[in-house]
Amino acid sequence: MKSETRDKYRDEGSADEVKNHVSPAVIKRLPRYYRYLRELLQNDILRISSGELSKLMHVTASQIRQDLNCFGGFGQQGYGYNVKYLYGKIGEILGVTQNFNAVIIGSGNLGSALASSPIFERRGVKLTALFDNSPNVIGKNIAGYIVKSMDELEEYCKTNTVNIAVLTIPKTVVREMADRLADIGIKGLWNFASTEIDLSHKGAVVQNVHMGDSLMTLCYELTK
Amino acid sequence: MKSETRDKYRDEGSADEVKNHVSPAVIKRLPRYYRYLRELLQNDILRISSGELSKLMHVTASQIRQDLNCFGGFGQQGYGYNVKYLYGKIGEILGVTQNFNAVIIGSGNLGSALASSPIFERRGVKLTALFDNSPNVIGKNIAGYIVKSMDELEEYCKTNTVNIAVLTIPKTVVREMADRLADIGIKGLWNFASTEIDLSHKGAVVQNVHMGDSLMTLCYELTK
DNA sequence: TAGATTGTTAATCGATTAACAATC
DNA sequence: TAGATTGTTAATCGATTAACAATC
Repeated sequence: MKSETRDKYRDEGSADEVKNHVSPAVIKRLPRYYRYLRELLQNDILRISSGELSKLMHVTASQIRQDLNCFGGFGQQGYGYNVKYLYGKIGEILGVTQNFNAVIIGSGNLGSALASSPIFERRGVKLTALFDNSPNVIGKNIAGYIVKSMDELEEYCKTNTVNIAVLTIPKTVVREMADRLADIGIKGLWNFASTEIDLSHKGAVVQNVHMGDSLMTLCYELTK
Repeated sequence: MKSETRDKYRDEGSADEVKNHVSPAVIKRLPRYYRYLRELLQNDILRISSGELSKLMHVTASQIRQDLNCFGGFGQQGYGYNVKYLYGKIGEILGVTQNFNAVIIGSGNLGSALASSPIFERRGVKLTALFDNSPNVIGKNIAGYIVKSMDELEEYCKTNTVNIAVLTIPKTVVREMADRLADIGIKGLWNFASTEIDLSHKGAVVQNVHMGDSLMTLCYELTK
């Protein structure tokens, strides 16, 4: 019964209560909310209603309220949502406050681009090292990091906490490297090669980026 | 009635008949099929059943058959699917045979990475030019292309067909550039800046890549 | 208090899966 | 012909939207 449940929440300060299981569809949308909320903050907008946000993001207000409620009552009737608070909460849910450490495996153009960008910092991830196996690249300074040899990988990971490995290496070597990294004990892989990796049997999670799929979708839309 | 419909298809050689409207969920999966089929071809596997493919891709056989049937009968009862034929057909649907031309706007690390990769060629897209507005970069040779000045953009697009512009420029200037490109008449934008672009009012389609969202999803999964 | 807007239920819509007849 | 596997329907499941009572 509804009121029963609400009362239970209220009893203990509410707002932090989270549904046992949040659907993947909702999770997938959280980073987008996070982006829009940051933009609002940057424009000094401190308060927003689901209706206003829905116009901005081109989704229904109903969906926004439904989504945010999976994690407890972030809003306030008659007022809307506090942007700063909501931004912080979504960040928490997404792990921004976890202070994860990342290393880049493969310091070519793509690896360099990522190392030079604010993409990690903005999400609470700390980039700590770059690796490569080409003698032309090892020792080079990229975005303030001295590129290490892949031979140092195991030792580095033993003496430093590494939560995430970013794979910007050719697809021909990506599976082998993924296994090596999982064996070292790295639990998160961010893979930019077009070959899909699955390491669930080794207890690691992987995000495959697949830029090519995005290009093909664009071509499909152009064809129509 | 079912048999009526089939008979109509059969009358005219079948296989090319396409449902009036194919759901976005199906379209989104096509590039993934395309990748797996290419891999199969490279391993000289010329024939596959929905059951075998389902094991490979970790989806249900039912979904595969359902998806492929949106575009007509690609398979054969008792046999399965001809990999080469299917690969070609999906490529057609996705516009690989359209010979689209692309230019890269912003020749930094990310632009260079894309220019050096087989990502365009593999999908039937021809990269024809790179642009930048930094004097340090203009005139440089990147992956065989001499980087042009952004000042030449309008003239270049007048004398050359450009279907797709790849935006690898900072987010601060991406909206302005997107408008400029749409005004030139470019109909497809592939945007790597974390700012979303919408150009539907100017009749252009956009794919926003959002690598950061992928990183956040990874962090979320690591948190659990 | 009156107005606004959330939280939450119920209804709708769409997507996935199961099952099997058609057919190669 | 017998076996295999698709094409396709119907059933299930999940996600989105609409509506409104609760409440700030």
